[in-house]
Amino acid sequence: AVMILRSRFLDARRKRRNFSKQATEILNEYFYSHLSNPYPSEEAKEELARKCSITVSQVSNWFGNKRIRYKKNIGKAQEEANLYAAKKAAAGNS
Amino acid sequence: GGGGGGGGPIGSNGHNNNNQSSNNHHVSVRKKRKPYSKFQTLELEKEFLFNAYVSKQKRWELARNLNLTERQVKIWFQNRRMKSKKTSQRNSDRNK
DNA sequence: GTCATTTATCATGC
DNA sequence: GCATGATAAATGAC
Repeated sequence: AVMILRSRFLDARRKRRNFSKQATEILNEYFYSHLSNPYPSEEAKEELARKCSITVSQVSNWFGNKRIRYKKNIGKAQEEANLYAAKKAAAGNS
Repeated sequence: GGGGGGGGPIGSNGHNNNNQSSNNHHVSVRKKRKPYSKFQTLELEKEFLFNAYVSKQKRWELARNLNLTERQVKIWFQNRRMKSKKTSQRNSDRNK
């Protein structure tokens, strides 16, 4: 009985919390560095999860949302977010 | 092992050469996901308590009683089993 | 059948 | 008021 009630309330685990700015930075760097194939392997997901201090499922959710929302924004301010690519280019140069 | 995606994967930066607009054969008339009603979900959940796997006969009855296709019922149970697995994994990880 | 995924919708954060 | 993370339908690979 308690379990049922609890499960219905735990379904409100949609109570989300934003990721840290650092975590978002790491995820975005990976995403824009692999725009031609933004599908991290299971291994890559685990490493990202570890670096960002989040779960693998959360990494999968983030990439799922990122991919479709990026696709919906092509031609808009999303191009501006390609500064991550420029940032990476600047990092590998001196 | 799992497979690829369902619709249009992101390949090279947003350039899709789909013959879709110029080809009217049977282009994928994919989806528009619509949430099920409370009643539909409740009945499906009720059946899931008895069986995580539904027989063909039961699937036909559910589809008929809930105004869903048999395919929708089949998919619902598949997704529900995945959800169940994910939930149990969470409870398993909760010991630290 | 499983399972990563796409897509729309939900619920919250700010 | 949208941005964002998580979930609910729907597809496809294997």
